[in-house]
Amino acid sequence: MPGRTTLADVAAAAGVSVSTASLAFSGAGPIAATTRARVLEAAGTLGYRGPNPLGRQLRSGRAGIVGVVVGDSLRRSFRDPVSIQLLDGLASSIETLGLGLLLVRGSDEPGTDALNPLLATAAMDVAVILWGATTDSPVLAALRERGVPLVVVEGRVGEGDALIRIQDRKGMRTLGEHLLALGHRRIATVTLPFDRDGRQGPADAARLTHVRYEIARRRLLGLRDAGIEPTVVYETPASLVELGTAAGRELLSRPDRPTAIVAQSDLLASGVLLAARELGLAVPGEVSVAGFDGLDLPWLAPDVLTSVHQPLQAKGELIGRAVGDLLDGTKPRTRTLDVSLVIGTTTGPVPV
Amino acid sequence: MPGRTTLADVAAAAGVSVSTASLAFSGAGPIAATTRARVLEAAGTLGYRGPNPLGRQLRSGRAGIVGVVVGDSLRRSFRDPVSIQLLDGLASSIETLGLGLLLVRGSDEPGTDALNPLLATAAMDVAVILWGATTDSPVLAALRERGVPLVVVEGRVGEGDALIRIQDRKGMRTLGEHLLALGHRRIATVTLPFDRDGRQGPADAARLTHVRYEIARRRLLGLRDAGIEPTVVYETPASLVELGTAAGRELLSRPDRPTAIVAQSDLLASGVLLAARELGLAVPGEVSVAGFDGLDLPWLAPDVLTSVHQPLQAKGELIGRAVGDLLDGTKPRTRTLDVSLVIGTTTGPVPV
DNA sequence: ATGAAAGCGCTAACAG
DNA sequence: CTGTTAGCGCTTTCAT
Repeated sequence: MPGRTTLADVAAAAGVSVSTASLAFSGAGPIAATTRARVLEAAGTLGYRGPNPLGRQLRSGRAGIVGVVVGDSLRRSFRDPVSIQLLDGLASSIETLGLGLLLVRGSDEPGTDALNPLLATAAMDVAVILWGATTDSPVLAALRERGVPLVVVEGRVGEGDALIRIQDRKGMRTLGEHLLALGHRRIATVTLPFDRDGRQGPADAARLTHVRYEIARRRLLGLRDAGIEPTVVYETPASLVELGTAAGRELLSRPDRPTAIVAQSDLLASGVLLAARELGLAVPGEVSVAGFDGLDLPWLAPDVLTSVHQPLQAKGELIGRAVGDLLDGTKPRTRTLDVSLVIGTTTGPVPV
Repeated sequence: MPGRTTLADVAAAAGVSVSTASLAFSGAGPIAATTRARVLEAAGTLGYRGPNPLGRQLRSGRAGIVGVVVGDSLRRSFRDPVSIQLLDGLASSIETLGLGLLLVRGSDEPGTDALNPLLATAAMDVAVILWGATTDSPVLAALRERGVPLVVVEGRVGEGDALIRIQDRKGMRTLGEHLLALGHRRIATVTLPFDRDGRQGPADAARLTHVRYEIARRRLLGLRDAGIEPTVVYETPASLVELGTAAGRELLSRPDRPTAIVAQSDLLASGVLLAARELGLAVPGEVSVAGFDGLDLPWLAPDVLTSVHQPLQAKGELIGRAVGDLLDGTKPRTRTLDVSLVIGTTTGPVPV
């Protein structure tokens, strides 16, 4: 039965007290090299593999774990390269802090509102809500109830939560101005979800007043800031290429075809681009297409998407930093990352 | 300071003993409904959010956590839809067991051999090695050292470890026979990595004796079982579309062009298919292409890849089952899942 | 049905 | 530099 020997056994075997043995392992205190060696040797012969994390955790009051809450289905969450890159950066910064990353799905069963019981029971020192927390999110409520400090990414926060976000409003504005400068006036936009209800299609005025997800809301506002009133706001239920294609097909088959389409993500924009190709429309000759995120999408070759680039790696690291702050007791704050417009081959002057 | 009230406080407030209060929450024992209500009420007024998991964990000796070890970089691991789907199935079955999923990268820094320290220190009741454990893997060694029970997916195991795998050898054999029946004789194959050393290109005889990853080895053997001696064995360092394209370009530009190419994954096969299109070769008119995994790849339309389908969801669930067994003390065993050849539009009779 | 008592394995004061 | 002492918060016999 491995793992059954305890620090007490080792201490006894080495002929020292338990606390001394503890020091031999943690190094957090003065200890004679010889004693230390003796303890380590005793540990070796007894097959002791170092302090049991559970004991340490209870004693220190820390689990050494950061809960990362993603959507209901990992499959859906991680079909998006944006999530993956973010998680990658996050994992490395969490590990740097010596913490573990507990992956938690928000709801128990996809589609249901049943909360994942882990949110209420799993040990975690901090939680990161990775995507689209709305203020009234039950996930947030459950975690707040437990008093778990929160880092929210691209959402809305309460007092005491840390928020990480990018300047997407400004980025969208810059993109909008780019299109205006190219002479475009009939501009449509394909958006990320407004809400969790899975709606797809053009949004009417009523719907436009219910944009609960911050990302979609801010990116829409950015276009308005540039002075653009989209001819159509086409809402999608997720950032997926095929949904972009569906949107593109519909928008580009209309009589009042837009001369430019701005998508709120690169995957959606890619779909729009594919739809344009499918319909035999020249890009950017007949229609310009732009996205958001700045993904590397080699399969769009020879096209390179005009896109607002966000620093995903840096974002992941910043989240890690926020986690560290929360653990240190440093006052949580909002950190905003800059974005930059990178012009590719998919936007050009308005057709005459 | 939330979370500071303990069960003892609640018990005191309710005028019962700590043990009774414990029963009120766990329900694991006889307790009068009225007492229970009293305890719960006291908890409510005190703002007690239920038992602290850390205390429970120490007492029960269980962390309630399954460590899932993936490659060094999440970004790389999760660019593969196969990993994602597997992880999704796994997450849901782990949650069903009431356990948390601790995501652990194998090495600390990509490329380095430096082990992630979490492997040695993080609390976990079981570990799942998600991909390609070789017998001498330092990851395995570290976990075994700690006495953490192991579930290995598609690798080689030691005594006492559970192993989950699919019948890929048989699947490949079936695929090989399909191609032979179509008249193909000049068949090349594009493989998954043999080792962690990142090699790319045709493998010579010496290299072929050093296939350390089980997946590549077994899938190669499957072809041999069908009686196929590949004209070229092209090794790739990862399952990525672009690597398949590179392989395809090279294989299809040769004077002794194969009439069929079998890739060990669908992503690689997709790349090969794109390369064929790029070179203006008709598929399957001039070259047949087949893969492995059975992914849904709509962007290959109108083509549908001929592929050996593996039940990824079921695999995830089976891993969950194995985790449960290990925790129950049930003797670990090897579980093998069946696969099935699904013929698409990319394989056809050998050109005359 | 409830309570008292005994730790789970470790660490951190505090003495010595 | 080392040992003593006292818990971290909880669960679980075992009595009552």
